[in-house]
Amino acid sequence: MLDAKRIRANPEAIDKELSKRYISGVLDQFLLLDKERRTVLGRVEELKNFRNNASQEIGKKKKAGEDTNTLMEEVRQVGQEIKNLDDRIKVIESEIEIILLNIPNIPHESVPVGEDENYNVEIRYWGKPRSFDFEPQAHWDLGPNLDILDFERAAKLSGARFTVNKGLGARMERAIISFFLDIHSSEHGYQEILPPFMVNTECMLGTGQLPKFSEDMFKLEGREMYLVPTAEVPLTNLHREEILEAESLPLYYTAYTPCFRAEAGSHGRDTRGIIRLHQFNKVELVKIVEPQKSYEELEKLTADAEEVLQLLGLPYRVVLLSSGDMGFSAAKTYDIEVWMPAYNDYKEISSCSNCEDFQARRANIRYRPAPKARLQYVHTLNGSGVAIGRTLAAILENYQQEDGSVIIPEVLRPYMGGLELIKSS
RNA sequence: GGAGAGAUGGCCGAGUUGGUCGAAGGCGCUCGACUCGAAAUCGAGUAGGCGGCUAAUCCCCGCCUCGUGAGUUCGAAUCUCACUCUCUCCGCCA
Repeated sequence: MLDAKRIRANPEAIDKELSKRYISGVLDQFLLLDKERRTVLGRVEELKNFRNNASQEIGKKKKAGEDTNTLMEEVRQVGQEIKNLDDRIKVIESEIEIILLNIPNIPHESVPVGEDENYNVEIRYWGKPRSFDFEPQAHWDLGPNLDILDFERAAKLSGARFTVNKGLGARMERAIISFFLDIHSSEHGYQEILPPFMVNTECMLGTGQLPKFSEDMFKLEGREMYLVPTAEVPLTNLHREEILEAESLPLYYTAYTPCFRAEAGSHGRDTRGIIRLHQFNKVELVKIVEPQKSYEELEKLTADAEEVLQLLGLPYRVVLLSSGDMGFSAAKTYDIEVWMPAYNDYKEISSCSNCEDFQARRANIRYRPAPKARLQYVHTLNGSGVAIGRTLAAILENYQQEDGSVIIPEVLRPYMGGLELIKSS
């Protein structure tokens, strides 16, 4: 959410910033309502001031045994007018809130301006895609052939866009989760959290999934609860409506959760394999930091996510997203894309964003910079560290051998009982 | 699911015959005194939001907020209703 005062003070500048996200004219209605709100507010506050003084006067007069009927009648009438004006203000404020909740974050100055992914900027590459001296298989062939992924039975259970991991497929998924959590908690200083997988509406508003993107999520029947689309939601909302001590910052959290997404509007995309599912596993990283440090922290967070891919020996590249390709809440986003032989291309496996105070404002997460100083909104960051299913797919494809077996990356072997190879039985 | 208790400032905790209560007291924190320094002690200060004024996120003025939302009243932390959450006991369950 943007700061209403900032919009009021400089609407042209904000409008220009929003044009980088190809949005225009959303401020006009806000400015109109904002002006009316302040006018009505001024009047009603005057009346309330009168009422407060008069009520006190009545108290005194009654104590002194004087007649108060005239004054009471007068205040009663003022009370009716106050009520009318208060009702109007309430309506205006809810309209203003709807407008503000639907405006995306403003891109950071370092973000390339452009309408889609074609304007993204490649930042760096790590590792070399392997050259195969045989025709590599896609993971959606490798998995079933090795009997570690079962799409047909998953369809029987739940329909399209689900998978069943079996045997070493299940074991490796669990191994990757443990490995990532261990690295981030032991090496990178994140506190491990196991949050609820269902959250309320306030959380979804706080991180920006609602009100705009309700069709992307799974909502529980008859309840104001949602299945988490990412652990970013529970982790960032841990401190919703809180005032944090400056000394407690920065806060680093990591969590494994399944992620549930309706994938509305992505029919026909990535229909094969485990790239795009309604339910997938992910280890997430979230940081809550002081504003002046957030961009430094974004670089570190991205590096933390990159490191797990380096340890797995998976080639990747880092891409800076353009203004039009960024998510709703982000001010700046790096995507990490892992090399996938079946696509002969890099495929997103992590998205690391600085949301600045956009989410903090919605979720009301503040801190006191110094004793006696005014409260300020914190900055929040999040990034996948990284997506588990896509990591499994990348391992299968990058570590496959000509006979269809798959070498287990060395760092995962301790998590898999020392096993070195997955081969069909 | 049944019965009962409760929700107040960063924290703990008074206040429920409605009226100078945004709110005693304590802790914590900040500043000062004492001290070589520290502890202890003493003194002062210390909620948030909105609006006006303003160069200002300094002052100053006003309005709102005692779980949330309605209501009664000239006036509500205090009374009424609904809801949410927490705790205790019973039942059920992993």
